[in-house]
Amino acid sequence: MSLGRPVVRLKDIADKTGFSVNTVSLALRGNPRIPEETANVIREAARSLNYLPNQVAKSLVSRETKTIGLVLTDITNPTLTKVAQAIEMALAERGYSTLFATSNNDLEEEKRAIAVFRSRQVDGMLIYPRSHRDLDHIRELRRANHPVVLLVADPDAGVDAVCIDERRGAYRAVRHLIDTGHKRIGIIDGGQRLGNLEKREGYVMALEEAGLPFTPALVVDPHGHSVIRGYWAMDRLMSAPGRPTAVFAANDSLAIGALRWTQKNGLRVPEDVAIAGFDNIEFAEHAATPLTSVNYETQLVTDLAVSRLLELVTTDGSLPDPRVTLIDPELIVRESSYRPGSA
Amino acid sequence: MSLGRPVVRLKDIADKTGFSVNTVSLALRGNPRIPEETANVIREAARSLNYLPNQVAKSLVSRETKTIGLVLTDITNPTLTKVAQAIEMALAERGYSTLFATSNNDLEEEKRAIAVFRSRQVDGMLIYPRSHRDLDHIRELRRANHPVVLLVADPDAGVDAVCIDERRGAYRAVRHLIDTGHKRIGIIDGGQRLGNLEKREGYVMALEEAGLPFTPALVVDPHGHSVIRGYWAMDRLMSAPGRPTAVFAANDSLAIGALRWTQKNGLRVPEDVAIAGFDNIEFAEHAATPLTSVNYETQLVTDLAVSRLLELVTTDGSLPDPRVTLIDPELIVRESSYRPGSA
DNA sequence: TGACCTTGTAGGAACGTTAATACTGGACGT
DNA sequence: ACGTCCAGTATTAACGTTCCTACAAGGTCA
Repeated sequence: MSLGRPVVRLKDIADKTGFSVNTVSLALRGNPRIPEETANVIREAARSLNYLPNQVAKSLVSRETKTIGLVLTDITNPTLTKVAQAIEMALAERGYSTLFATSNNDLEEEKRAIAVFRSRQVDGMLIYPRSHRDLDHIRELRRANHPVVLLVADPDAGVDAVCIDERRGAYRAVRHLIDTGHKRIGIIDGGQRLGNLEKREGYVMALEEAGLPFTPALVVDPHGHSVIRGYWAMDRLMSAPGRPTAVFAANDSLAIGALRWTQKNGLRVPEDVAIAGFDNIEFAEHAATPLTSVNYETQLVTDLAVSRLLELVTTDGSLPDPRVTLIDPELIVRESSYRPGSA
Repeated sequence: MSLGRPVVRLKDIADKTGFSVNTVSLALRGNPRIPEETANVIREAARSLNYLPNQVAKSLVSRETKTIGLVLTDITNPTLTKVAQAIEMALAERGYSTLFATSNNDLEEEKRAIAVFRSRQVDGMLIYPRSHRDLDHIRELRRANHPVVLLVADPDAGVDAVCIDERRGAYRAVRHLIDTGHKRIGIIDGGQRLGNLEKREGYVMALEEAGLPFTPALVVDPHGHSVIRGYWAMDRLMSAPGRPTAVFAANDSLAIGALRWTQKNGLRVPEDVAIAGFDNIEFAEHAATPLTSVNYETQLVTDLAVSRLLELVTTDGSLPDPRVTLIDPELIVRESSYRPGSA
């Protein structure tokens, strides 16, 4: 296959100006050894030939690609999306490009994506692991001195990470429900399947602290994270005897699905059931009943993650000890859980 | 900066097995000239050394990077997000990686992103241009024989494109509103600023066809595409004298904002105002009043776009004449515009 | 027997860049 | 006048692959 498009190289500028390739290279990079006059001639020639440096060749010799690999589980999740965008911007600002791959929540695909990135010589990776509990391949990566920062993790992951403290966020939401008088609180959370149990732990923590019993029947796995799955899970929660009077959903899509269920079934929110979500997406505030939700600054997470990663990338020799940064989210209380003057 | 991580090259496998670099390269690529026995020895050595081919070096000689650049305007838009994900998957399936960049709806940033991609020797690009009307830089790209496929375009763009027919989609929505008896129909659309007037054209087309007058006061630019902007625009539409009885919003976020306005102001939907949106996002179906919306298969668009791009990428010599593929979307009618038995 | 293939392997150049080193010719000092 | 230094430029060797060609050893054939 021939590209058919003209490729302008340093050589072409050299031929045109009569200088050597090396002089051209130095001049274009603004090396002080090249006098201003010469540099101008060369820059002018470069411009007229429409020269663009070949990053691939540059990478081969410099051994850095100025590229970061971003592994996401599933970009349909609006939260991950915001994160991806923010990361791309933060990296672009610092002269890095973003390669991205989705693992579809599959461990093998995650490993494949990492291998592709390695083969492409990315300078570092940001990873949303499929699960907190399957990090061996990532720890191995780090052991081989590859800069990696996770965007979800436990404090003891053994790998650098910057992420929001989901346990604490869930705790705050459930604690709030308890504080507003609820005793039977349901949770819609698919953590079990994904090996991410943080939110469930926060839920249990809040219950225990308040001396409330943990009731397995109040825990429903929605088998997904979309609105319909939330609707379905809410139906299960509310159809069984001993209905909860409040429900915490692991994300806002699920919460909106739950909210929708109450609408269809003629229940008032928050009077009949209170609902709280997680992530505080745009639609949360503007839902039929504005949704109480756990909120955090995406940009804060991504900025810290990117800074840390670039810190690792620019480290000489061995990587420093891993550092996990957990960001404490806040709860935004809206009508779905508490209406001034009502219960 | 030294990477500090061991890099295994063909040379290392050669040293270990006693064969030459060339033989190792041929063996690993399964060349038939290398006998099975030799190949096994080499493969075994490669595995034990944990060899991963260096794509950068490979790209330098093969002059292809197996990388596609994707330029998005703004990944916050849930629609673009779905598109990005689908594209990444379609490309990964065919052995291509996706580099991505966001232009933030800024022409200069768009140009910068394209230059970065060129410098990185991407094999082709998929672009959401900031505007349909500013395509000169992209046409120039194509003239230089760079494979490009746009994801938004006019039929006469002069560049390959695969996209949904927004004009037709808008037409369908407005036509439906007219068919259900509405005579004063508002439109919330920020096309003016972005140079994307397709939806507005479809709106006008439907009015003209029905012999209805075009009223400038019924056209509002929301100055954004978020829920709040839709709320704001709806407020403007409904505050002026000569309120519309139906509103078409250029996307579902805006439509949900409009819907929210009706809720807050005690109007019934669709009895007092009918509302229709565009994109049929997940939240449309599950909104307080399920939202009528223009729908299309994201995957169809992306599959066609990716196929076309790879067709261009693998073309020898000059690119074929540009081809624009418009996909006709369908209208999903829900309660927000029509309730069986009501007006 | 020797010309000619075939099979397995090796050697060198190339891809476009940067880094390290080498060469020029003039200015300067003594 | 002669060595020294320096500014400006050129030469060469990398980086890790792949492609093209070379070549030795053995087999086939007349």
